[in-house]
Amino acid sequence: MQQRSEETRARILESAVKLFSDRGFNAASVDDICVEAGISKGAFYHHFESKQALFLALLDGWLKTIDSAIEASKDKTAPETFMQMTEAFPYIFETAGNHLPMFMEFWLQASRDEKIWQASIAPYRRYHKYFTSLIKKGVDEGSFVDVDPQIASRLIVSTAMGLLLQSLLDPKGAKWEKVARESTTMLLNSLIKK
Amino acid sequence: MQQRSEETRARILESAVKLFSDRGFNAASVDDICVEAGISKGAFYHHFESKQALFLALLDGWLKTIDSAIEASKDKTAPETFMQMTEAFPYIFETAGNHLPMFMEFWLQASRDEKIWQASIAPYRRYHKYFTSLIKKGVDEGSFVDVDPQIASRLIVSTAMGLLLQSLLDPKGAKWEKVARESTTMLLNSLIKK
DNA sequence: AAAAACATACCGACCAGTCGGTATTTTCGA
DNA sequence: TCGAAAATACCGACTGGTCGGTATGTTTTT
Repeated sequence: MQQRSEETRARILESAVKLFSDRGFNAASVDDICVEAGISKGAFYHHFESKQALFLALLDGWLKTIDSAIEASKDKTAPETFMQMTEAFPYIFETAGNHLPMFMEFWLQASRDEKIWQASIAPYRRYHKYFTSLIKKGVDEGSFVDVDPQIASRLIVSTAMGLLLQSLLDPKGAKWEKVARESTTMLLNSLIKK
Repeated sequence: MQQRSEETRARILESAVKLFSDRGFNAASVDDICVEAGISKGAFYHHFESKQALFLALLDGWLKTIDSAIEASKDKTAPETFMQMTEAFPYIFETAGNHLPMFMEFWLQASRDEKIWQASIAPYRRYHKYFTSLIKKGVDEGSFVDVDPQIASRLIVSTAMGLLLQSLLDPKGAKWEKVARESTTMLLNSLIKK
């Protein structure tokens, strides 16, 4: 059976998330990850070609959760989807909040590492397209005012990312969950046709 | 005279910006910086206590330029200031664009490194206060609609940061300068009282 | 017995920071 | 104003340690 093998792999992934989040990609050594996972270096390199490959595996898993979230909100209307996203904010700020530094690492690595960039840019563009079409649908349905969907999409994604960034720098500087919710409301108010 | 000394220091700073931007804080070694600056390691450690100290010096310089920019727009009205910021976007995306990865590094380091966090959090909060008061002024003057200045401030800063982040990941994915300008316009339109 | 999973010792590269010494600039007394 | 001492700026070899990755051997599963 490969049960033990899968468990080991899962433990490596889990430990990597924890250590990358806490210390960053560079500062978290392979040895650290092995100790945290309670396995040997041999086991690590049996499961992953390199440290970067582990990174990519993590990225892959993350992108898949986003995909399934999008899939889940497939046949709702545009305003409905946005509302749903607003309601998801507490969850995002609680859980993803701890992993934020790691996502930042992803971002940085992607901007400098060709392979990682290749792996992330396609999903990123796909999400942008999805968002854009969502807004376009809203405009066509008449529930949104007449905005450029491309621009509005960037604007909304920017807001989400910027809020997360700010919350990363100054977690206790504001009630971020509340700020996020009200910001979304403000944005929606300027989008929704009265 | 300390002319030579100052020149050396300036060259170190300059080289550090270049290398930190290109490769990141960790990947850019002190040796690399010394070679780039055309000086020896001894000279480096004569001018800076540590690599981190150099990082802080860079941060300091950056914050000072922001301060002077704020100072310059002291006695303008709120909408005027925002318009001015919009006009500054091309410049920001052109020049700061190359240094963006480094600013990300600042951010990440700040979230993990107590000293760097201490150095950045005060200015960050100061800027937030400035922004908030600027919006409050606009509301009181009657040129802005009645929004929570705190929230609006976070929202605007988020947008700027998020756009920069997106442009970092996918520089050729959009005409970012245009997106930035139109996003600002959209935000302003929802802020300005008609 | 064969193959997959895991362990351990080890390697070479790299890196932040040090240290003893040298070159250049500044200070100051004669 | 000149020259020597003091201070500052700079040099580059070296150190102690870390890290990603490998080689080789052992255990566990099939």
